[in-house]
Amino acid sequence: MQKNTVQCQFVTALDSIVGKWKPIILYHLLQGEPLRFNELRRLLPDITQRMLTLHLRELEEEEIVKRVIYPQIPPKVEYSITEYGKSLSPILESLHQWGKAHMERNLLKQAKNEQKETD
Amino acid sequence: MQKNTVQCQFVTALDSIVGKWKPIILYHLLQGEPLRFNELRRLLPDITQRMLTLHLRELEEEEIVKRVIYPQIPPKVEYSITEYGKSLSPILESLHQWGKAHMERNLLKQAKNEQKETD
DNA sequence: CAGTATCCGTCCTGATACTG
DNA sequence: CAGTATCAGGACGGATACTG
Repeated sequence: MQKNTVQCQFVTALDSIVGKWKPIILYHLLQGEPLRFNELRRLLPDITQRMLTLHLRELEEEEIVKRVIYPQIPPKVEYSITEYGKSLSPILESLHQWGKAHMERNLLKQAKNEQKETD
Repeated sequence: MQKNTVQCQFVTALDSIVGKWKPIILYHLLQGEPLRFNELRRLLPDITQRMLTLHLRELEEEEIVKRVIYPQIPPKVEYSITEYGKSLSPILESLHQWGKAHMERNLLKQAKNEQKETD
């Protein structure tokens, strides 16, 4: 196998997952319930409307999330994870677990350093 | 658990993995053999010296990669994965697998589209 | 409610040149 | 061999204002 191919596989996968907000968007959608635009916004308090829109469009493009528009006034749009998107679940789960452990590790290290300083 | 905490866990994990080249660097180092700077460069034909250095430094900072300097002329530096870094292996492996499948999927879709155009 | 449009800053990356 | 220094370009994210 070529190195470039290997690289592409990673890049391809990462492109689908990264972006400052994608993992958390996916995390919430992977809970199972479809979510409306503003529900997602509430779940991600710091995201801007623009970023939420952009990331959702990208995820939709890749068929990882499904966008359903209910033609009514006021408008209602629901986002949900696709079957295909669910295949990302193990990765997100690994990331989540690893990130958790990594954070705790870092906190411990920090604590040690601060202790040293007071010694 | 707070949403921010969840987000941080993802961000923390992603920070360690992303960067255009980190996954492939880690992929090669996870093969087990320590690699010298220029060996890595050969394995990643398109990376610039600068980027390789920067990413290696970040990985070293996070104790994912170990850097060993042999004080000799000409200089020799070897990079290897740490025990801690090995804990990233499942994530990288999932990413790799998923990316592979995702690429094949995309290629299939493209093929279909091109067929449509010639119809 | 669920978006667009516009503008702007910064961070990341790359190219190139130089060095112990 | 294994880097560092410097500069430049572009993608990315964010703030704000507007809309069907």
